Amino acid sequence: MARTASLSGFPEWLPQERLVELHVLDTLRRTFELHGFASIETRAVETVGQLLRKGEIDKEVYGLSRLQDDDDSASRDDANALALHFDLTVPFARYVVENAGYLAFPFRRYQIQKVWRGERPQEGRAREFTQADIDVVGDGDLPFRYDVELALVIAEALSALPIPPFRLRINNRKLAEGFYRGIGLTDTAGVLRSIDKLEKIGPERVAELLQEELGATPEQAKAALELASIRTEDTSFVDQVRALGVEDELLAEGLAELEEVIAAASAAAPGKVVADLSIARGLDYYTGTVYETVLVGHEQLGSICSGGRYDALATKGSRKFPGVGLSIGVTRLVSRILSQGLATASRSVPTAVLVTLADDGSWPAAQGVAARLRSRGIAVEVAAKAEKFGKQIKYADRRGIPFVWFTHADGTHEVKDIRSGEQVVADPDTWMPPAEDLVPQIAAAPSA
RNA sequence: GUGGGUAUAGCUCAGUUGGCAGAGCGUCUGGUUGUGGUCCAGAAGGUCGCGGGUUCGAGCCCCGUUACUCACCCCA
Repeated sequence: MARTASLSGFPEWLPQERLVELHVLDTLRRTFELHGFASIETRAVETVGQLLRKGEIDKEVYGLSRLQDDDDSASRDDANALALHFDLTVPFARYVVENAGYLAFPFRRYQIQKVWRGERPQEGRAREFTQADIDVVGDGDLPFRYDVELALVIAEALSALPIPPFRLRINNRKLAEGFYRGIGLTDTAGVLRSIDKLEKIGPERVAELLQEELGATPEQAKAALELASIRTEDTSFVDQVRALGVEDELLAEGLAELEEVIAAASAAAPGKVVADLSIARGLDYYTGTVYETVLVGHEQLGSICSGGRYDALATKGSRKFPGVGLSIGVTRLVSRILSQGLATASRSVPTAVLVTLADDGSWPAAQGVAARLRSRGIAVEVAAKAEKFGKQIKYADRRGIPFVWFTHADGTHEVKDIRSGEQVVADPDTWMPPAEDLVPQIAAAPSA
């Protein structure tokens, strides 16, 4: 017996909810295109070898197999086995290498697609979800300025959405790695993983973790925490880091990079960007700038947009394609918008006008009226049966259709706004609904 | 993958010591002989997640199982 109930981690929206999601997708697409990003779509599957190339064996990747295959257990070891992509950055890197001869560099693209992760679902965490990525990839080198530009594009895109204020937190891998190396902590990934828990479990527990799991001395733990506690909206973090007295070449390089990003970004998007030296980022292909974004007041939800600089993800022989990009968690955002009622659609259907039937014989004439309205861009449906007008109006009311159209025996027309009850004479060739009723509107709730 | 909680109508949930399966909302019909929402009356809707056990008798107790959910892990 096939399962009919919803599957955990594979969200499906109702029409009214889908309209909110579509609004988010449309807004992102428009913003990305305004900044000259081209759209591409990559296939849903990659080879296992491609996906796990960076050694992320423990990633929860969904494999793909035919039910009829008899050798079903081959996938784990077979690098040519197929699997659903885990994010959009790795497939994009593969796409760039494969099509390098046809692309003009620096290549800027956006990509809005589903991705799959076999994790245990929770609020804001799905197994199938939509990401909206923008990336710029260069041939050989990529000017550092793009690290700034992408942060600004993302800030603009997020600002256009019906969501609470956000904070784009920026850090730099070189800075962190150099610092930890400078104080004698070599397991950078391990340190970052512990530091990443700072907000959740507090500095004392993190200090314990650093000492217990990574063998750090109390002094090293203290220094690591001091770095992680630095958080400024301007470039004053530079002096704070220097005051910690750690000398390292990589640290100096990362510090200079982050200073440049923050200086430019805080000038262009004041209050939305912050240097936050506790930001870690899990994915290990990032090599420089890293970004993470939280909704103010919804920090529990986790990051809703993150990314970074990756200098070595895509290579073709001796040719390198360094990139920088960010990914918006569309599904995570939409699920929060819906569960908190942050925005709602004004109706559940596109229909603006329902043309009623006075009798069943008038259906063809009603279709004619509908066609005249549609020719001017008005979404119209025609009643299927000549039920009592009360029922036909109720049909519109249940769906939020704002207008009901009547054609009288003498050939004249009237249109009724069912919210006000106001009914006026109308001409199918000239009448227009108010602009706000033409298509469903997404209204943001007043921020609490 | 690890640990906790939950599972009864479309939805939210009651269900007493183990004794006839319930409410509100929603849906449908009528009151209303062609203009909805309020109101009134009525109706439909159930394998009590699934399998087993105890018992004269199980929604309730016991065992197992699955799903959902929360936290961990990880991350958008």
